[in-house]
Amino acid sequence: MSGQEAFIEALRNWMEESMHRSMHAFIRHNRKSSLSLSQISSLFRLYHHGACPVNDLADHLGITMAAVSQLLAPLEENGLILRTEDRTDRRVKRIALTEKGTRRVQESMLARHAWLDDMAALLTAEEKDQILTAINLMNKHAGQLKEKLHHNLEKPCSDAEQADETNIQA
Amino acid sequence: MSGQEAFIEALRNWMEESMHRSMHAFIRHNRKSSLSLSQISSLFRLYHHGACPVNDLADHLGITMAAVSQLLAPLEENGLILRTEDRTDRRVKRIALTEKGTRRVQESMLARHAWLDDMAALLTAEEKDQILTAINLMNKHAGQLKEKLHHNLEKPCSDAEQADETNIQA
DNA sequence: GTATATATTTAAGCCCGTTTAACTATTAAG
DNA sequence: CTTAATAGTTAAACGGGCTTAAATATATAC
Repeated sequence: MSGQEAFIEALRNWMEESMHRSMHAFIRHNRKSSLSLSQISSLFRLYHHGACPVNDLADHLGITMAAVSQLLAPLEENGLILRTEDRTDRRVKRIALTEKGTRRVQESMLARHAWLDDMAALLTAEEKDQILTAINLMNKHAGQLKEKLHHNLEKPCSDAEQADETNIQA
Repeated sequence: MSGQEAFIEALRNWMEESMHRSMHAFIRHNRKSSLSLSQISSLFRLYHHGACPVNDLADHLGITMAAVSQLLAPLEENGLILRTEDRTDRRVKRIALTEKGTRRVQESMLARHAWLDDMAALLTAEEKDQILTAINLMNKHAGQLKEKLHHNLEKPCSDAEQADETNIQA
């Protein structure tokens, strides 16, 4: 196995392990929160990408605008989001997280990643330093990736297309 | 901010960023696969923890055994899982992934982590080395964490409890 | 043996997220 | 001004995932 493959494999293993841990907390957390998966996803989308029109959320989730409009209603009632008019085009409504909504997202993130604290407790200071620099490197490059994808907007949701053949009735 | 906090914060940032990317691919992948979230979760559970009775899956997902029994039916029809009798206790059925089911899980993992390849392409060989050792460290300690949790089975699903107050009607 | 408990399945019914279709409001095009 | 297109909301209907309840089969206790 080349160094290339060893690297990407170790990275994948780590991602899968951490995804699995976080997803377990995530799913059980969801079940108690009375928020649907699409509602949670919308909140996270708004958190990571900032305010956007209903249109964008629908595209992102792969559902109709009507569905998004409906799932936003209870979020607005509970003060998690705000629907404000766009001044340049009064047809569109900018959906934005409120402070309360932001807090809710952050709480959810903490719950999902609680196990990281347990792992951190197992590490020596030296190991933490080593990991910290590596993490900072990855964070930096992940940020570059974001900008890059922002440039070529021509291929939205390419990740969805390549998964077509995984349909069960095949 | 102490080194401790800087470390755990960088780790959290990285986890959140990567979770967000992977989840997007995951949700859209799901929507096309005609598999429910619980079905996907069951397949992943079987992949990570090996064959287990219906009982375990129900506990893990937080739903009834009846629900699990029903969601397993189409998975069995499509040859993704196998229901075999436990020889020591013939009441229980051991649910196991088939080879096809294993492949399906691995494909799903690849789709979720496709963006890692894009990031890896941005890294120099030196950076990869540095990250690789850090990742290996974390993989090692995450494994220790798994054994540790296996020892004190007395607190199953503690991650679910601590998220109670995030209920929306509060 | 009888009786109770456990593991699973089946069927009926409910709830909720989504789609479709109809409607309003605003912008762009002719 | 009229027409067509876009952004969003609302209401009705559909479908699927889950629960409850009942049934089967096996194991344990007395």
